Amino acid sequence: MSRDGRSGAESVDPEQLWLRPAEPRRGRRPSFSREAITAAAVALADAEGLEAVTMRRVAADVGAGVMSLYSYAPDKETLLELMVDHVCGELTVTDPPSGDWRADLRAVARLQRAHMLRHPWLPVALSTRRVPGPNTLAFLEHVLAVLRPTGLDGAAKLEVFAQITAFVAGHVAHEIAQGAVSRSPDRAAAEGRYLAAVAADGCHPELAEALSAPGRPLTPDATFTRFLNRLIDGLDTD
Amino acid sequence: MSRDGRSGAESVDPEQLWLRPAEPRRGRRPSFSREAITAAAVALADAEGLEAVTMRRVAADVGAGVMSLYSYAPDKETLLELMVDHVCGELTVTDPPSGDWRADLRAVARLQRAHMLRHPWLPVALSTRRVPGPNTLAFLEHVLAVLRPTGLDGAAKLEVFAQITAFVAGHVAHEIAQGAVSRSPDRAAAEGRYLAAVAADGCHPELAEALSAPGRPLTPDATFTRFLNRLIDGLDTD
DNA sequence: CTCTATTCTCGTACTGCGTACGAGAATAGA
DNA sequence: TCTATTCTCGTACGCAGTACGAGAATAGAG
Repeated sequence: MSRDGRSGAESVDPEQLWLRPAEPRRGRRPSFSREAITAAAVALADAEGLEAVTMRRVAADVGAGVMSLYSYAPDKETLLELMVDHVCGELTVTDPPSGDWRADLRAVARLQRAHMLRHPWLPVALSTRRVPGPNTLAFLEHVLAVLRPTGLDGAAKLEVFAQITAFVAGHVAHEIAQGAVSRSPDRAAAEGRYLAAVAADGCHPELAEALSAPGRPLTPDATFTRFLNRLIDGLDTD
Repeated sequence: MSRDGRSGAESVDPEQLWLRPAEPRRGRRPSFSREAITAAAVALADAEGLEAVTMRRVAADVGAGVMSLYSYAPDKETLLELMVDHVCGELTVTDPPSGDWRADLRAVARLQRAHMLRHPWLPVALSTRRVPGPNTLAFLEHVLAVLRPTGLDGAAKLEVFAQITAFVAGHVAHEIAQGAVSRSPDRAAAEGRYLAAVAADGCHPELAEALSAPGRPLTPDATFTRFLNRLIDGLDTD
């Protein structure tokens, strides 16, 4: 266990984790499964947020003792990894790329956005580096196929994938937080009063003006589309 | 305490937190200061990562009892909020906008990137919604001034600020994670072997090709600039 | 059928976290 | 000097992740 300290990205050995078809034909038969445990953890995160996902809660939901989970995942960090890849299984795309790679890429990003809105914990879970599991790789495979007509080299394509994903995650995280604030009237009111007070102090003329002339309210959807188009339209200007 | 559960964004009342010049002229004189405590927490996060920032460690570093911290911040979440705004004090920009808002915006983003690389915990800390403190607001004020020539309305300018910040955070988070992996030879090797194994299974032709024809290696710096330009160059195409 | 090696289950227990509580110390005005 | 106020911090509680190891279940060997 090499605690380097500086970053929390103590990720898991991918070979140990993903390249195990399992073959132990001796000893006690497993009572649970990695699948079931992961699914329970995902359901919990969907329903009550990531911080509700504790080993005790997951074990209880699945009907196991706490320590039994450790037969299926070496630690909680790994369970998170499994959760991320598990939900990536929903990202299956059946139709092949159309040839219009811009349109395809837009569709990919929209798919990712819907996906992350359905699993609001995903942007947070993705904010630390993950090793791609099989489902993630299947999706990546599709995105690479979409990018084929661009003629970009391998590293560049991977980079585009990472950037698009990061962009969508960032946007959705913001979108969720914004929604959570405006859904709580007292919090929204408090924030409004605070910003109004700051704007009234005379030291923030630009902010004061921005708040007094807000313009038409922006829907998250429109904003997402707009920024996404900017990003994608610029993609072949190298 | 309204635990809504679904999101971890239980933020703090901004009026209570930021609009307090402090005036208690009675009672025991404080032995420490919010400043000092926040600075200690920041130093700790810089040196050993965010997960090293515990109330006990911060208290020890500052020479206080653990519970004394709670006279300066109501809880740890708030301390994080203070840390974020504290480091935003480094973002002071003295020169006024040049008038070339694209160039100014690029400079802003580069400043943010350097800032986040100096405080690698910042992207993570920013991934949950924060109420802007005074230093953050001062920087926002500058960015709004930069955006004045665009003629965008208030909401749109704020949106641009949020997007640029999210973009930089996403990029830097990726950059840091990537760097951490490649700085550890065994981990990089394990990941390489894993991906090679996946590429060799025949089910991932695109990935196989991308890995076999990587092209010239991309420096984070160049990639950042490229994507940033794409984002900014698209900004007036509404 | 029994023995043994193997694998999984899970109660107990340890460490470390955030923080509620409240007794005591320091200070300012009456 | 007294009292109200404010800050300090030792103790303690509940919950987190998980190390340990005893016991239960299973598969092949004899």
